[in-house]
Amino acid sequence: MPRFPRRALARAFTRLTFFRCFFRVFRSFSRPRAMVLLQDVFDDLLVGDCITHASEGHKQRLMSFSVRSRHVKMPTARWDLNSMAPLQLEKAYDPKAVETRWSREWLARGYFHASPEQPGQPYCIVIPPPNVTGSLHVGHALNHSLQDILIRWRRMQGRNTLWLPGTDHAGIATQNVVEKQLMVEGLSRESLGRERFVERVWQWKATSGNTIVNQQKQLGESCDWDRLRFTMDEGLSKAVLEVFVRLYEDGLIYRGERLINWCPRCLTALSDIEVEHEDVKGKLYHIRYPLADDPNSSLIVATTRPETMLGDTAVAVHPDDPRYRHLIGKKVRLPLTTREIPIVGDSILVDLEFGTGAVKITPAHDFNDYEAGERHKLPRLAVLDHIALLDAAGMQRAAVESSVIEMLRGLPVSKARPKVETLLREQGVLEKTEDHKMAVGKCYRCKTVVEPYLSPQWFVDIKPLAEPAIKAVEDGRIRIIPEGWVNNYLGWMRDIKDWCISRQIWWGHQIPAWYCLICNSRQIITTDGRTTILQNAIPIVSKSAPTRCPVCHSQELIRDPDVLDTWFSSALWPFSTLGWPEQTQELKTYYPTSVLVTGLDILFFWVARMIMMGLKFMGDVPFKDVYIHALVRDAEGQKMSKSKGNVIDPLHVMDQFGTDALRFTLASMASPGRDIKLAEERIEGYRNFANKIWNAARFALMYLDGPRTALPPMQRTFPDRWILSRLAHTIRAVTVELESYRFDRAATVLYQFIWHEYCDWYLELIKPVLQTPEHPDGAITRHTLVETLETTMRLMHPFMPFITEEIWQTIPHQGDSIVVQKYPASDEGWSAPDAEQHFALLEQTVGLVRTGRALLNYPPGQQIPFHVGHDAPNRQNQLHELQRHLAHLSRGTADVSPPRDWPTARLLRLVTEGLSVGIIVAEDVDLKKAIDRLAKQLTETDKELHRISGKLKNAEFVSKAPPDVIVEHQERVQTLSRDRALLANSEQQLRAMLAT
RNA sequence: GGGCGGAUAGCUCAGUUGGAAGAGCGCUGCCCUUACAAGGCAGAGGUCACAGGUUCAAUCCCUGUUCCGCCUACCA
Repeated sequence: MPRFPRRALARAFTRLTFFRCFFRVFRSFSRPRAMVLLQDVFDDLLVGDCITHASEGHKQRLMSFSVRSRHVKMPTARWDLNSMAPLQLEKAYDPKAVETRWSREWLARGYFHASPEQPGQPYCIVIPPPNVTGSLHVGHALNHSLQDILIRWRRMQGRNTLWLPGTDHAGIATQNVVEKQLMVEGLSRESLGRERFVERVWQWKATSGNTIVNQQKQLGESCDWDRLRFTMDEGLSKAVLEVFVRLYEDGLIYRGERLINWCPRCLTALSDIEVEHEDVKGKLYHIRYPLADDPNSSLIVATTRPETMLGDTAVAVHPDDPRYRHLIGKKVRLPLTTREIPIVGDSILVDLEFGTGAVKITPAHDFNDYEAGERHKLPRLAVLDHIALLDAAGMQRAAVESSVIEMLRGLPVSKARPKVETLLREQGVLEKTEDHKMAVGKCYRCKTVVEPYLSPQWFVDIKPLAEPAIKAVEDGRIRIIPEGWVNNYLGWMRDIKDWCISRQIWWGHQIPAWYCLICNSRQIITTDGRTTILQNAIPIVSKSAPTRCPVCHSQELIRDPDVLDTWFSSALWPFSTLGWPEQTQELKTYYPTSVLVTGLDILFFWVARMIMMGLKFMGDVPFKDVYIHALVRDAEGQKMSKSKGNVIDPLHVMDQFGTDALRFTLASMASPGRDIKLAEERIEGYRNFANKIWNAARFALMYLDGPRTALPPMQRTFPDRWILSRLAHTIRAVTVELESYRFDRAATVLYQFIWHEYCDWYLELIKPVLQTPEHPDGAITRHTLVETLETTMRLMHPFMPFITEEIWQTIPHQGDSIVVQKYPASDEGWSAPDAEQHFALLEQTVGLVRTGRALLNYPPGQQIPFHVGHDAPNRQNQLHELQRHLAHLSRGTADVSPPRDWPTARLLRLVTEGLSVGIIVAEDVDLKKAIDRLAKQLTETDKELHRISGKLKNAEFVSKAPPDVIVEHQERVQTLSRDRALLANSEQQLRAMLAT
């Protein structure tokens, strides 16, 4: 390409771009500033091609500007025409600066600090404590946003509000994290020793523990941070001791050897609900057990875990099974061992229909077998050790053949199973294998396969605690919202099993039990450095360490090494955080708390246990409402997980779109009983909403100069009366929805009001008044503008705290901060049904004119003359009253007159529900669109007429339907028929025009 | 195996004491309109999963079916 044309082209393009750019900037600046810039610009242009002054980056920006500004979303920037660099954003809301400033300011002013002395009915929420070393994920963001909405709302309503924050110590999870760190350093918790290890965890807590708290503050959470609690704080630990000792003294805590869920990686017991079940493909092995007294006969058992057969201590058949009934009491020879085991009859364990009808019993490795073993007084032989490896000593005790022991010792289950399969096949006792679907339990923390493991543990006898907790929900002292979960809760509670509360880890509340080494010499065994305290050891349970044994007075005591399940301390959260066991003022004021907001996943882990403990130790429910919200999933409905890489980081989102946008998104999607599929586009949409609010406020500020006069609503202008009426309606709706925890509906109502009533219509309606200096209605309108905007900001504040504070501060207001203002209450004096009726007509008319304008391809800016008229005389009068607004909003000149008086030539008539609009058709207009539209409406009208008149012709309908429904149908037929006639007429005229 | 929930516009979801189907996003057309292009205006788009039943009338109530989630459970 020759050199010259290329440069000339570039120059021309640059100038074009430049002027566009300039035009925008000019508009956004004040006049004097713009004039200076104007001068600079022309200077630049005179000197030469402006692009020669720009860097490469600026050039690109300039080039893209002209293209993108039309089609592509981009931030609206102000441009400094001297440097060609973008200036600060101002036309658009910039959340970052605002959020940082206000979250700091609110804390500094102590607005969130609660005190029992404060007036007002108490309203208290305790936060579900997140893991102290964790970080904020989007589930927290949802959970906390909803709580903050409730708290800010109630605070503004004048309640004595306490939102109590805190974290829990997350025993297993936190210990795992620190152990991993140690591993990197080549250390282990054993090499460090208990004391130094625990110290290490505290250090880790000190460095990482503030992360989540700071993130919460960033979300704008209005917690009373002065009352931040941690489950291992001194006070809370005291509560744990108190509860443990009292439950023990009441006989509700016991120690015993049971089969428990054991994580062979975490090396600790887990409670039933800490085990996640997962379906896996497995095999069902059919194994032949020969009868001891008749080796030619045999019994075939089916199992999914053949390696555990080494620990079998019986075979069960159904006592009613004719196939095997006669064998009960006889013995079988257990393959691969030298043992013989009995055949027992058990109707609970055995299902006649399943497998072979004969079941092997391995009491040390299966929960059902354990119970069957109890029933038949069978020995328990464990063949797996604590890390789930085949245990040589155990196998010896189980009389496994020594060659087999040698082959299997020290192998994990996964490797031992095929070996056992081979051995059984070699011996000819493996009858067959078949594919089988089964569920395996996995550790909820590390996903390792959990083994049923026989060991001495501490348990809570849960039934006596569960009963009152069931009753509290049944009789409504606790409401669960949505109600659908009530049955879930009750079902689980009625079938609850004793709670294993001991964990074989070091991080947590160590169990306050000691053992006398003298009295328990036979019960305390140390092998390979592992001390085992057998189930018959007698504990001394005490809040403080005993100095000597109360029986033998020995001073040789050791403390139980186990710690308590983290949920044991979390269960006390609603009262331990308020000072219990001390009878503090806080406890008296704020207990029971008002509501607990949580996800379904911890209904049993936590909520149920809080209810039980609250009732037991406080004699009252811990909260009146339990609001259960949805789980947050990704846009495809997948559960978010780090491994899938589909995690939405709330902090990233907040950074990108603003905290208010995220909060509003989550609130608007919190529909009951449905999971939230979160997509970034939604958040972006609400970012736009925030910007809309911002600009509405900018608009108001532009026109607030001048006097403002307060008048009673009745004496204000039509737009004012209408918006006040709508605002009153919105206030009522938001309040009602919040009272029933319908955050989604409250959010929708607010969105609808602010965008589609306040911005789309009200601000447009009052523009002529505001933009006319010395307008007679100016002072009243300005007053209403401020009044409604200020009220709306308060109404909105719990949902979008930052932007509402920022705006509220800039508009006329009274008070220091919106945080502590009164929440709007619905004012009946604001309701104006007549104004709303007028508005409906206005909206319908303007809509019709705009449709006509679009049909005739008149550009939005072009002023057009049009006629409006209505069948009903009172409506016709209303149109007269609205004439000014009609003209303004339709951008034209409005002639209000009966349609029969309108010109018949060159007029597009649109009709709906008795309302007619006529628009002058210019000479060169393409009428096709308009005709199509009329034809379509005619078809639809005919269809509807046919349908309704059909109903009216139906004798049964007329005789049985309520009279008002019939009248309504008749009226509709009349209106539609009239519309139809006018439409047909209009279409004809247009077609005639087309023909000429 | 048991229980619960869901199926409504291209997508995400509201809604209905049973009596003319709604929003947001996306899409199409016009428009840089003195708050906002992160915008305005106007549109297109739905057999309310399927099959029966109750009713003058069903997207809504009842029954069954299919599909999808979740919870729960010891079928070895």
